[in-house]
Amino acid sequence: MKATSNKPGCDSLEQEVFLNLWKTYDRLKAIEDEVLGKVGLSAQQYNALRCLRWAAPAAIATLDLGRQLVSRAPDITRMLDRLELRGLLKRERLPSNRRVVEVKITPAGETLLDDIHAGVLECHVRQLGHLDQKSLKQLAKLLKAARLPHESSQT
Amino acid sequence: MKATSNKPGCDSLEQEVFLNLWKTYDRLKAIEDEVLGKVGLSAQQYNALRCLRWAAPAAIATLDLGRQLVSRAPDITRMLDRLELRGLLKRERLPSNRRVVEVKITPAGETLLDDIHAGVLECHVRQLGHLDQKSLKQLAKLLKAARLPHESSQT
DNA sequence: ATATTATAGATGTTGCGACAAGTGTCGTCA
DNA sequence: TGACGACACTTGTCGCAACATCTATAATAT
Repeated sequence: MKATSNKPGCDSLEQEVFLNLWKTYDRLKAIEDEVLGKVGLSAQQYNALRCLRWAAPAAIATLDLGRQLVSRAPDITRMLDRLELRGLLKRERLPSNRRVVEVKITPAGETLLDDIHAGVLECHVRQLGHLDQKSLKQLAKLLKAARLPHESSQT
Repeated sequence: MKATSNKPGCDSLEQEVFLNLWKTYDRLKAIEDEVLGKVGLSAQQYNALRCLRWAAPAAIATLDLGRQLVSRAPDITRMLDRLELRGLLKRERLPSNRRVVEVKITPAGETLLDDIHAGVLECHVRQLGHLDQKSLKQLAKLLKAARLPHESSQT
């Protein structure tokens, strides 16, 4: 219950940092959404396709993929449904263990990623290109430190 | 197109920072959602109620409130509908300009904020309390710098 | 004075995300 | 070998958010 000069409307330094985190994420996300929106992908969907591409030519079990995503995905089944419907990935039940469904990116999915790759890179520069390398590295470091106690498997 | 030792799966330092921002926001948001979920509020709704409370006893026009929120709110009408339905705020059309609807928090809304105030503060400490003051301040500074070019009115 | 444009917000529709409950499959142990 | 629990999704349902469109009101131009 310290009352040390916080920003107006903020009750603590921690709260101020969280609100800044939220706001900055929101603004930067809007820029990425604009780019991905052109091809009808959400950030989460793009993220999933990227995970699949890294893994290719191997396939990934559905729940493993969910664990690799940046954001938690309790409804990953339906997200994969939509991507499969568009032919960007394919799913197959493992014969050896029919409970598991393995997911793999298709050539069409890879093509889509190729198509927007340059745009996404350019978008990240628009988002954060105004910060120098040192600031970027420090920001990444602090962000990792901030979430460190809150994840089971540290990145 | 620099190829300077980026994290595996990242194409640029800027991308790595953005993914860290996303992931950290996601983890920390989950903690806040848990607290606010107990009283059936979303972070955005809580944020709106707080804005209204700062402004009280004055009322705020709907769109002005939208501009004050941390996250953009294109569908603010319906968010206010839900809060009004719960009796947490009230709306009134200005007689002087019948286009404008002014929003004000109700005593019930203030009571609800009071009820969860301690829990929210404690939640922010759980989120970020493991960082020292210096790190917190630097993180806030870097986050502000990151979004600076992306907002019309700087905070 | 009337027509035009801008403003403020309400509404229709759509689709995604979250939680809960259900289904099929596998391992295990009596 | 047959019952039970664990696992890996899948499906039902609901609420919220985003986009476009529509209505009412006000300001401005003609």
